[in-house]
Formats: sequence, structure tokens, C-alpha cells
Amino acid sequence: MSQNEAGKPRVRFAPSPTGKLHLGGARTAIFNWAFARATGGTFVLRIEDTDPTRSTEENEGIILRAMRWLGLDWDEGPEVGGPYGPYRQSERYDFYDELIERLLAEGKAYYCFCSPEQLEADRKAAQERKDPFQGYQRRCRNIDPAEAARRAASGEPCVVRLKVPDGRGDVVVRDLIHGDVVFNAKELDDFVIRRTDGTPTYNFVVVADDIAMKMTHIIRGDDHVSNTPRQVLVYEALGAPTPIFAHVPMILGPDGKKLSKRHGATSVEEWRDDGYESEALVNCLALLSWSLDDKTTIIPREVLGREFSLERVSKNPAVFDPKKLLWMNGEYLQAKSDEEFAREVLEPSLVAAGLEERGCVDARPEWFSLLAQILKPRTKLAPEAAGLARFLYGELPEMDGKAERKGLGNERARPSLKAAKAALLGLESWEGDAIDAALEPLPDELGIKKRDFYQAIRVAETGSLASPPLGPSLQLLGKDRALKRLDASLEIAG
RNA sequence: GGCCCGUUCGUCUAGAGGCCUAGGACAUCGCCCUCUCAAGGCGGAGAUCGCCGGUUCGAAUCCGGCACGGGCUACCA
Repeated sequence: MSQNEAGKPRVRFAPSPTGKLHLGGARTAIFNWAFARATGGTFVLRIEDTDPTRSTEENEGIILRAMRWLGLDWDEGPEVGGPYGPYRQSERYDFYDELIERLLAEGKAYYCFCSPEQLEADRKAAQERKDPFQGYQRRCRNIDPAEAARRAASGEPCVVRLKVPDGRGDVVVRDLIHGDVVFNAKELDDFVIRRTDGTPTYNFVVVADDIAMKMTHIIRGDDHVSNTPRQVLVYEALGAPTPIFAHVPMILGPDGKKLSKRHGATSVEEWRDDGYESEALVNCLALLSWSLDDKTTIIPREVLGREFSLERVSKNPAVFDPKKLLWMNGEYLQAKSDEEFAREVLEPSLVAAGLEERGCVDARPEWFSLLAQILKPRTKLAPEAAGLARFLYGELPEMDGKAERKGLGNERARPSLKAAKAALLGLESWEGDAIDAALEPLPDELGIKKRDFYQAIRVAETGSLASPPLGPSLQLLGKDRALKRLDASLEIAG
């Protein structure tokens, strides 16, 4: 097996730039990255852009951005270079051509002049006579090479097929997750490696590149297992050692079908744009078909990059659960310090909602620190923060109709508000604890249930039946506004 | 059709012959805390380990068959 200078693994993530990074692809990328980091190996990013219709520079940018956001840094690849570039397949056509010519010359591949119609007819016929083998019938396999070359040179449309060696018995795929998977070479087609238009096919280029880039382990989705024996044949034809494979199970939607658009957000940029923490997404995705041990669920990227092992990847496909992601996102938010929470969650959210300007945290660090304290345990997703903090903005709160009725539309409201106003008016220290202390004896004095008393105050101050604790909330509001809000509600209270 | 893969609570998983009367997490339910909403703490319910046979003193774990699901079988990647 080929290895890098240090004898360490070399792995790659090889997406085709189709416009977004799917969760399945992201998870494959995560496993490759984590494996490389955990083993001290090399993580290569290669762009498989042999399909010119979908592959644009813009789409490639999307992938690179998503990878960076996920925190999956690559050692070799676009923009960072490396000793085995270029790392874009569209820039390697000459290389592939050279290899194909070599296989042709060595008799390991041959020209095929069959038309699509011919192929289709053959397939139908095989079906009709119930032939278990419905692949290519090898019509052109025995054309004299010299003559075939002449016809090809003369411009006759043709493809190049890889010749499955006669007598090649079982093809064994060594797979770290599935164990040895055995295929009978007789089931394998002489498959196309170069199309009529001269472009090489995926099953060929992927191997050509993996050899050239000295990959030691191929970690990819389960949907590739059936193609692997074909690729093994390419390794052999090219005279290269076969790498070790690790086919990871697919990710499914809630209905058990392969994850796709109709399951909702399936690309990492959608989750990013919804405000999820990249580390939470990585953690959640890593836990699909992989586990650290029997109980750990919170696994920061850094730990993943230290502890990941292919031995602990399971064989079962996994259903992606957005609820778990949301919970995990909350866990990562809780783990932030108040300052981080203020800067990374509060400020962006409030700015996006038009409630604050950039730089607000720097301008009022203490205020934001308090806000972070009370909002952190209530925030599962960054953008929610603005909604929770909205009541702090504007002179008077946006009054919720139902809250107004329940909180202010009864005979307890008025005395509660008046008493609160009186108690707060004379307060010297406008600080959460002091505010709480001032309000605390009032319900008893008034003979009103705590619940009713605080509900009236809460609605008056926040316009809502649910809010963070009143003490710190009023502190954040400031004395003037807090009193003004009580006054305003006294006007409408029964 | 052929070939390949997979099958443990609703979901993610632990489990590599006795530690399993199957453990953890999410979701769910209840209780506690409490001025609301969260957070937190405690607890409950939830899996005849796809089915049927076999091996064994003993099987979720090993073997075989079946069922179901998925993948591949392209001049897509």
C-alpha cells in the first residue's frame, strides 16, 4: 500500500460541485477529515468536476465555503495546492488521456464501436432470453487492435472500454467497515472508461486520481460499493496497489428513504443560514453511523479529530433527526461564555433584526453580559435571541392581545401595577436583585397571588405572558422605561 | 432479472457467546424547582434484538434460509 512520507494515511473528500454540499457528503467529508486528523494523516480535497454542465466555479466556491464553515481544513486541494495537483479533475484531462492510451497500447482496454441502439437491443435480447447477465455483450472485445485503432483514428465514433481480464476470478474488496466483500468478475462489464466525446468516466478518473494522489484509504458512501470491484480492476490494469476501502452507510430521511430535497433542508448551507452552529452540525452528523463510546454525545470537533476511528463506524444507514440537531445546537450555545454568547449570538441576531448596530456589544459590554446570562438558557438557535430580547427595545412593548387580556384585564392588575410603581420609584439601586427584593413583599401586602401579581407586571413590562426573569429584565430596561411601561399599562388596566 | 449491502426502543446508538431481567442520548410523559418561559434535578413509559431454523450448557452476539429495506447494474458522479 502506498503511503505518504511518514507512512501515514492519505485520504480525500471528492465532491462534485453540484451547487451545494449535501448532508451525506458533509458526513463523508467529516469522517475523512477526522480520520486524517486522528491518525496524523493527510486530508485532500479534490473537485470532481468532469460534468461540465453542473460544474461551475461558483458551485465550487459553495463547496469550499461550506467545508470551511464546517471547520474541515484540508491539507491539499484547491486554494492550498499540494504536491499532487492539480486538484480539479477538469484540469487533469491530459493525464487521464495518457493513462487510457497506455491501457490501449497494453491491450488492457479496447475501442468499442457499438452504437447506443445496438447496446439497447442487446440488453433487451438478454432480458428476453432471461440471461442473468444483462450488461455489455463484448461485441468489440476481439476486434484486431490495429484495425480498431485505424477506425478510431479515422473518426469513427467509439468509446474505450476496460477489458476485464479472462479468468479473473473473484474480486475481493477489502473494506474496513463491511469486511471483505466478494464479487465474481464474470458479473462485471467491460465498462466504458472514455466516452465518445473523449471525456473519461467517473469510475476511471476516480481511480486514476486516487493512485496519482497516493490515497491509502477510500472513505465514501455505501452507494459506491457495487462500483468498487470495477475500480479495483482499474487499479490492477494501471498496475497500482489497491487501497483499503471504508464504505460508510447512507443518511436517510425520516421516512427511511435516501435523504433528498423533499425531506426539507438537506444541504449544510441551509442549516448554516438557519443559524445553526457548525460544530453542532458536525457533531450531529458524526454521530450518524458512528459513536465514540456507549454514552458520549457531545463531541466537539477537536475531540472528533483526536478520537475518531473507522472501527467504530456501524453498518446501518441512519435517519437524520433535526430535533436532535436543535437540542445539540442548544448545548453548544450553553457552552459559550457570556461574552462569546453576546458577540457570536446576540449581536448578529439583534443586528439582523434591526434592533442593534454592529459594535453594540463593545459599546455596552455590561448590559450585554447580563442579557447573555438570562437569554443563554432560553436560546436553542441563535436567531431566536432577537425575538426573546425584542421586549427590551422601544419605549413601550408590543402588546400581545391575549397577554393584555389575561394580565391586565382583571381587578388584580391595577393595584399590582400601582404597588410595583410605588416600590420601584424610590429604589436607589436599579439592579436585578434589588428590583426583585422590592417587588417580593408586595403580593402578600396586597393579598394577591404571586402568580397574578407578577403576571400583571410581566405583561406591562414585556407585553407578553412569558419572559426572562423580571429582576434582570427590568434592570436591562432601565428605570425610566420600566416605570413608563407601568404607567402605560395603568391606563389600560381594568 | 442479476449482483452487493443492511435489519437492537419513534430516532441516533452501546453491544464482538454468559457482565443483557439489553445500557446511553434525542423526542415523549410525570414530579421537583419556580412569578411566567426556559434551563436544571429526579423518575416513567418505550426494543418479544426482522422472522424461522441450527450450533452451544448458554445467542442480540456464530451458521443457514426467508422476509423486508436499500444500493449498483449508464457513454451520471
